[in-house]
Amino acid sequence: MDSIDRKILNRLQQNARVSLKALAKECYISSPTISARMHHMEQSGMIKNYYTLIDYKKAGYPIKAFINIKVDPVDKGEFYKYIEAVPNVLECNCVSGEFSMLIKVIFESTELLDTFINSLQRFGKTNTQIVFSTPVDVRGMRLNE
Amino acid sequence: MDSIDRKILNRLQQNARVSLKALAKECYISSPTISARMHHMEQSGMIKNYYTLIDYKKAGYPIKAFINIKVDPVDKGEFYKYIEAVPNVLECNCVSGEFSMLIKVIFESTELLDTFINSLQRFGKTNTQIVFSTPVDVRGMRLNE
DNA sequence: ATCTTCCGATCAATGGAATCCATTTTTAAA
DNA sequence: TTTAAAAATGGATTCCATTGATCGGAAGAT
Repeated sequence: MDSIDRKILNRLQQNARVSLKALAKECYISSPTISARMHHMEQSGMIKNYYTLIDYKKAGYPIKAFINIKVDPVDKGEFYKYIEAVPNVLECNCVSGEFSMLIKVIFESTELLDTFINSLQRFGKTNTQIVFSTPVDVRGMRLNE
Repeated sequence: MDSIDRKILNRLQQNARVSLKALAKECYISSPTISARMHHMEQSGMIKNYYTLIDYKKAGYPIKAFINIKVDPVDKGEFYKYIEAVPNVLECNCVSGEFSMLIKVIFESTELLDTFINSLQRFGKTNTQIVFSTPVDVRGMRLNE
């Protein structure tokens, strides 16, 4: 992880489909070197994924919410297995505080969200925050080069 | 938005750097058509961004947290302007419930997180949830083709 | 200090992929 | 059914990524 790697990562966070040639020009090194460095970072796990952010509202999923849920530590294994298999779950974190889990979900309607929340009750008490707007949408963080 | 567009979006959500040729083969249409469809979806805003998910822990930002904050509606404009300019903010949503905002952040240390939370106090009361682990990391949702 | 080895970079060439454009097909509307 | 508009195709061209050979520099051993 040197300055050039950070520069590559910054560019890729802005646009994952940028060409090797463009990266090469911006970093003042050859494109085979860019390719090799990217492979290294993929192998090492520094680069987790190249992912496309789509407009879920336009795609028919206008309801976004964060669900807090208090899961008994004993049930965590089962809970993880369940939550991982639900396609509507965009992210799930184990967090500190009164509720142990924070889940980000999208749904076609509030009714379907409600149904999902009901199905979660078997794991523990929930508290749901519906998203009204997103002033800062999913983005990366610029690393110091 | 037809079946082919959804197929393209599903593939791009899995891997944003997939080639036009590979997409063409999987969708049984020519690569110029794939290119045209992608441009349409970029123009229409259906595709928001191609973005690279990196391992922030490995990159020196091991502290991830969700900050709830109760912002007075009057101060929202100012708050949005501020929060948008903080690089450590990976996402910010306006939500229902006792706290009006939910902010996802990463930091180098708990001390720096603390400093940031202190700087937020001028906007309102906060409640922070530190992330212990992430059973489901940022991902897309498969659309029905 | 010198030699050796290894890692990483570059260059040039080749193979492959993306774009462009003319043509054809399909779709939707009159 | 006819026509206009939109979208898909195929082939040609241009552009890009990958490969393999070579060079240079840094680290370690003698």
